[in-house]
Parts: sequence; C-alpha cells; structure tokens
Amino acid sequence: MSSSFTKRDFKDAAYGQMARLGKALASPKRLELLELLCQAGRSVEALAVETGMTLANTSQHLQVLQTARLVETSKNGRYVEYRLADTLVSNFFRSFRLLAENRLAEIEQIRRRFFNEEGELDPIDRETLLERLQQRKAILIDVRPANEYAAAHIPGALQIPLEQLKKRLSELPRNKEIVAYCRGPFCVLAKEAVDLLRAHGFRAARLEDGVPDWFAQGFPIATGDEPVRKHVSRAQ
Amino acid sequence: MSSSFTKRDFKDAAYGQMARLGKALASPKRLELLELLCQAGRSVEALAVETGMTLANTSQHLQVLQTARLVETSKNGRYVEYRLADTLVSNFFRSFRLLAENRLAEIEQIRRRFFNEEGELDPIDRETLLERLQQRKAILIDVRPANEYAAAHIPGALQIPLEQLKKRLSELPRNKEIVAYCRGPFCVLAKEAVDLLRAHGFRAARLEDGVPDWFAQGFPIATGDEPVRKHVSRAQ
DNA sequence: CAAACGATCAATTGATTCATTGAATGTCTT
DNA sequence: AAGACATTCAATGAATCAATTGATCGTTTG
Repeated sequence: MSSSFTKRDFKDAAYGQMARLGKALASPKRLELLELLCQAGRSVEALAVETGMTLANTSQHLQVLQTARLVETSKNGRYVEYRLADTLVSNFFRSFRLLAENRLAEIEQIRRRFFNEEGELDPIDRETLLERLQQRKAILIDVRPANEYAAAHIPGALQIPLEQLKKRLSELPRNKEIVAYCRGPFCVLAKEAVDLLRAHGFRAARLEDGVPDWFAQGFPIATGDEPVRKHVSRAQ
Repeated sequence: MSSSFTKRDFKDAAYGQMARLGKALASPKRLELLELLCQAGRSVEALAVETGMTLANTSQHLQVLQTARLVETSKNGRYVEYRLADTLVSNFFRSFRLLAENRLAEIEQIRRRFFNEEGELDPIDRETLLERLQQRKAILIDVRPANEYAAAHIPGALQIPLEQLKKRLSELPRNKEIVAYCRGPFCVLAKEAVDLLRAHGFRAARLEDGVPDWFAQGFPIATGDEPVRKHVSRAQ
C-alpha cells in the first residue's frame, strides 16, 4: 500500500506524459515554429528571423519542442538544423489547427479582419482550382522561399518565391488566373502575392491550403528543385 | 504603421488562439477529464470523484476546458452536466493520445510497469477478437459504469460494470474466453476485470480499445440501455 | 421558508513559465 | 592560433498557473 504503483499513480504518470505534449503546444511562438517546421527543416537563426524572436528565445522554444519529442536536430557545421521528428507530427499539427479553426470562432474573425481588410476576396477551393488548372484557365504558383519548395510542393506549381515575384511578373500569363499558395491559412505570403499581382493587373486568387493540407487530402506532392523555365508556365 | 493590423499582429493573434487549445491540453488532470468526457457527459461531482480532485479544483479545470470551447455545459436541476462540445473533440483527443503514445516512449514503459506487474498478458487485438466472437469462442463485456455503456458501447457487448462483476460471475460461460474492455489504454477497469475473472478460473483477456477507438476504426457503435438478461450471454 | 446540496467564486500560496540579458561553448575560416 | 559566428547555457524578474480554503450563489426538497 505504500510504495506500490497504484491506479492513481498510473493515471497520473500516463496523463502527465501526455501533458508534456500539451505544454509544448501551449505557446503561440512554439506553434508558429512548428508550422514552419512542417514546411521544411531549418536553422535556429532562420526560425528566429521568421518568427521575429531573439536567437536565444528561439533556441529555448525549440528545446521545449525537442523535449516533447516533436522535433529533432542534426548538426551541420556550425548550424543546427531543426526538423519534425516524424511526419505524424505534421498530420497531428494539421488536425490541431483544424480543431482550433472549428472550435474557436475568434480565428475566423481574425482571419477576416486581416484578409478582407484590403478587399481580398475569399480564397479559391481545391476543386475549383483543379478544374481550372485542367482547363488551362489558371496556373498555380508557390510563393514560399526556395528551400520549402524544394522540400515539398504541389506538383505542377511554378516556383516563384514572393521576394522574386515583382521581378518575374513577365513570366506570368495575363490571360490566365494566377493562383498563389504558401504555407497554409495562417501564412501571409500568398495574400501578399495576390495583392501584388492584382496591383499589376493580373487576375489572381489565393489557395488557402498549404502542402500538408494538400497532402492530407490525398493529393500527391513533389520534391526537389524543379528547374523553372519559361515554357513551364505554358505547360501548366 | 501605428495602429494597423500587421502580418505580425495577425500571426500572433492566430497562433495565440491556437495556443488557447494547447493550454487547455497542458494539464494532466484536464486530459483525464477530457478522456472521461469522451466516454459520456457527467456532473462535476462525478468527475471530481473519478479524478480524485476536490470539487472546486475540478470545477476550475472544467472551466478552463470550457473557455477553450472543448466542452460545454447544461444545467439539470442543481447538477451541471459537462460534455464534449463536439465529436470532433473526441476524434482529436484520440489522435492526440496516439501521437503521445507514438512519440513518448515513456508511456509504453509506464504502461508495461502497470499492466505487466501482476502477470497481465498483452491485450487482445481487434481482429483476433472479431474472429473469436464470430466463432463463438469468446464473449465481450463492457465493464464501465452503466451510464457510459448507455452513451455508447460496442454492439453485442454484454454490460457488466466492474463493481457488479463479482456478483454476476455466474452469468458468464466457463467454456469461452471473456474479453473485457473499458475506456481505453489508460483505463484500468478492464485490467481489474481480467484479474478478477482469472482469479475465479475464467479465461480472460483485455481489449485495449475504448469506444472512441473502436468507432474511429470504422466499426459501428450502439447506444441505449440494452437490457441484459441471462440469455444474452448465450446469444453472444 | 429553511435546510441541504451542487457548483462556482475569490483570495492565497507555491510552483512553473516567459522573455531578456550576457556569458560560454563549439565549429569553421584564415 | 585567432577571430567570426551559430547556438546554447545560466541567471534574472515578471507573469501565469495549480491547488487549497472558505464564502457565496442557485436550486431543490422537506
């Protein structure tokens, strides 16, 4: 009765372990880090820049995620690359986000506030996109940084990181709708791309899916640096 | 530039909302409460007794879950019944548990420590169970409290709450294997049932699935108070 | 109406977590 | 070997969280 492993001990221990994961998910910044790592692994500094945190703070948050076994590291020279510990984590993170979107109406409000502020229309849905792509009425561009495209992208998507978009507008057809996607519904790259494209007279729309969403819906994904040439935009 | 809703504001707000859910999942006791509510709604007092917490503490944890919109309440007389806000929450909780089991090896150790301590063998798996049930070599009993059985149970399962098991041993056949299930892998009711049955000379095994697991695998579930009579055990 | 009871609230304690700072570690370059 | 650089560590104070206690609210029942 004294030192035995009781029912209560067992439950406390089991749920205590589960709570380790919960604690890792209890900070906005850690969630932002996780979402970035769902796109591609990267260095602490890159993550710090993306999230607007100091290096030390980023490092500590990453260590919390690592302690919860959600991410793992490898050392490349003097860089430490953090990446997801398992693709299971990416799937889980997606269902976590979906639960949040479903249960917390505030998220929809926040999104509306940001995306509709400047006249951004509703995003295009998967089915409409596929249809228009097949009819060659639209082309799809991936506006994330190059390394994320290399890690995984939607097959057939043209790679134009947002930072290059302005210079490469001539590569895009004016007689088609340009659909931009980025990391997912909380990422602003596609919105900025659409704003830029519209400002230059293109018809443009945003796809809310990120690569993990696309993949989770059963669609294929591609990897590697698909070399981008002029004719690729025609091949779309 | 001063009072506008920037990219950073948007991300902080969006991930901040997601973190509300994470925070709700960051406490062992709240996870235990959630798991109980995945079985059936119930009063604050019932939850306090099950989790071994004081009433006030239980109430506060439940309010945290409610603030995160994971559970909701209704008032019945002087009782307040808490229940899951959506079946989505149950599905999510299951994938959360699966992620924890998959990523945290400590959980498997804890489980082994508790279940193997007294010579408990490995649990029986779904497929084997279905096979034996069909061959009439086994019967399945649900050893959870009656209200949880009423809320949802595996079709064909005989309802024998653990507390009644000892008195109702005569209802069980000695020429078949008795398979007991309860709330899931972190629940100890089935283990205790199996221990009791074996102590009385029955062949008994534990099914690790709970009703939510069973349902998530695509199997049907039944509800209501299936009246249990002697002949039901033959009909199994 | 008064007593009993379920649940919540308010206030307190101690423990944990957060972001920041500056120092320390380890690795690459020259 | 020296310097530059990416990352981590350690220490600090502010903020948040967890559990307890006793009071309070609302409903039911005698």
